[in-house]
Amino acid sequence: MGPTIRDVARLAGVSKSTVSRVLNGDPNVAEETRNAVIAAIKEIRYTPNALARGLNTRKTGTIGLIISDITNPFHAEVARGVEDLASDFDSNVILCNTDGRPKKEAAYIDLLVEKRVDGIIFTSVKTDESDMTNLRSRRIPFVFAGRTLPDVEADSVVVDNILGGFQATNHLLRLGHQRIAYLAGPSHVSASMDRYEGYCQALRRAGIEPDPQLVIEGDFKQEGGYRAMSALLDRSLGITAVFAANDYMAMGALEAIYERGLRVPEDIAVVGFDDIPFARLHLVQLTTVAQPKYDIGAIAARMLFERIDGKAQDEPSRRVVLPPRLVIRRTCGEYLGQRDFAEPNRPSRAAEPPVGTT
Amino acid sequence: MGPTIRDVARLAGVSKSTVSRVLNGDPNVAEETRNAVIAAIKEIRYTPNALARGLNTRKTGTIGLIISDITNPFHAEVARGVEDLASDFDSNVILCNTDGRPKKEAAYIDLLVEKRVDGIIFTSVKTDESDMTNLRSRRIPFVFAGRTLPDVEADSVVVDNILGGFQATNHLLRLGHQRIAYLAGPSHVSASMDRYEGYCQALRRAGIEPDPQLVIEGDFKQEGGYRAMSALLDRSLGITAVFAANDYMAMGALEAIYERGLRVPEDIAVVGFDDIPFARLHLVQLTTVAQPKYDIGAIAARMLFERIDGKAQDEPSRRVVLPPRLVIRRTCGEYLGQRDFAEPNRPSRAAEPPVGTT
DNA sequence: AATGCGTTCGGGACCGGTCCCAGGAAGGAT
DNA sequence: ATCCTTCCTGGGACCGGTCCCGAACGCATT
Repeated sequence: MGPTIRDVARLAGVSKSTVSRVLNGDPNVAEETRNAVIAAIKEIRYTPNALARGLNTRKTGTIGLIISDITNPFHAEVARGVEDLASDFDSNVILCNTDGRPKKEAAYIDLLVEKRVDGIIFTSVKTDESDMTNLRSRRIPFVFAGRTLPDVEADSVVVDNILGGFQATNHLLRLGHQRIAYLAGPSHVSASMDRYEGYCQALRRAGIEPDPQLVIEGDFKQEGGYRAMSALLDRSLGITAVFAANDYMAMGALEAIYERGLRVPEDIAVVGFDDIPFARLHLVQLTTVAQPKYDIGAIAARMLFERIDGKAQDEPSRRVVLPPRLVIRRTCGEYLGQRDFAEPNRPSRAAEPPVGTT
Repeated sequence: MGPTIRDVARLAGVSKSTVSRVLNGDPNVAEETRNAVIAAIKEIRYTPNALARGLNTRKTGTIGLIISDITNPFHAEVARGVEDLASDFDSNVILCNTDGRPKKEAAYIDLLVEKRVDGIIFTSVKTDESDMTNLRSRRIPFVFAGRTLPDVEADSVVVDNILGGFQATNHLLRLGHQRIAYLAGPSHVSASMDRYEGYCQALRRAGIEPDPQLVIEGDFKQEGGYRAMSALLDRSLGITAVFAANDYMAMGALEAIYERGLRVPEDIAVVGFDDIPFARLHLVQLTTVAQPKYDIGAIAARMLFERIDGKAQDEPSRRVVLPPRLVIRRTCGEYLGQRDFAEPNRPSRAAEPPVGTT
């Protein structure tokens, strides 16, 4: 179909080896021949075939991104970080929406292996170690971004969810709240459990024993937050504040609160987690714990490329823990006192300094 | 590295041709040999190499998606539609964020050509025909989703922006508004101009001559909407309603309005365009013109695959125009009267019926 | 003059598949 | 018995590159 390297060679009066050399910037090519080749390339509008090249270099310049749903602003931001960094490394990213379905995820992994991607970034992880054996045996590197699988040995970059939960809860405590509810995510998601852990630590540090009645499970969605908050409100437990496991649930909670004619933050204070764009809205102004979403993606991609380029070939897996950041807006009332973001008690972990981004 | 088709052949005691046959579901293979081959494939965990296959079938099972920014919820939704449909066609999509930069876009096009993608979907289009010649000469099909280039002959799927602008403005008129401002997008974007056209038609139909003073250009972003609305308010032009070219600008407008202590919709009514997720929020409840975002992506992908599969090989380019839908929420006040969504006057276009989706 | 080294280049095997072509076996028709 | 089909299978060219190997040449060294 299109012109091949042979056509260029013929036109330039050289062998295809030589064309290949100038294509790959080999210095051992006479200036004159190089120019002839370049001229020929331009003349017939030659574009190298990445398939053929990838076939024997075993590098495709493509990575896979497995994500639950790109429509989710949190994931979109992570994806953006991944894509930007891939672009810096002259790579492309193949987008895979799994909706959290293990079957779809497994199918995508197979496809990506067929395409011989250089590596994979997992954002949504419902699969277990067994699905990774294929990647392992083919030495296709992969890293987890945002979430981790406890029993899978692999690079990962996550936010410090325990610390985040601690910050959110501590903020509420400082404002004088005592009865603080926790709107949890699904219990099998480590992020939600870690945030809960931070919540408990903050409470205990303030001399308050966590009350199981004040914890209710949701699904990380607005609807779930709405239902959970409504249920909590119905029981009249004397709640004055609520910490939602993510912003979507906080949104649902707000809705439930307003629906009952209660005011935020006067009657009930609300703090979320993630800092998705809507939280910033003038009309919402949600106080929340921000995750460095873009950086999560960018750092994950950077780690992946370090594996791909062989720099970190056989090093043990690394775990980058990024700090969350409490963003104080309106839903908790103004807090102007001294900030206290002391680290919660927990086993010290050797967190490498975050890899720089961009 | 990994096992190849030859390894399978050796183990199964057949030739690689035969293995290839069972791989591709050729019926002319004896049941017995087929089983032997399948067993061998399983035993050595063989995964076909899509690069090698693509090299001579000239099909990669990959399409490119060129988008300005996946972080934008409108684009994310379109992307989701594209990806879902690609998945149905056993294809992958390569995500390309261009931020609207022509250079980045051109670079991505080159990359996608090198990777020999089966086709490309353009969402953001800043480039002109010249950039498409490469695609044309290589017969790589492409379709535009959401936006079009007037002078480029290609398949496209867009929403009827004129009608949408008409609906939004007409809604405001029916509610009794006379001084209606238009917060435009960048003037080189056809979508914004078309919405303006619909705005003018609705006004004229109501016997009102559009007042240039009431039109102000923004950038499709919240910040731009805020500034534009502020400027408008400062001039005290007697505005009672505003139609923003998209929801982001409407958000900015709301902010400007609230900041001045004005009420929505009592003092000023607001209607947007797009219906991005935030518009639905209880706290916002933006009346807006909804675009079938997902369908735009899905239909575009379907059209692309029709070209790829050769079904629509050499047919003239098609243009699918999808209807917008006015979603009445709170920012204009309740409108309970009879709906009148008459088509505005404009050159009749032979709009094919939308291709069905999923 | 013989040797050695560096630069420049061409030849051709190879990456891992697809697919065309030919050939053998089996079975039916003549 | 011969011929023709049909079904199944193997051989090998080919897709479009990369990269190893070795040849040719110029020039300095001994």
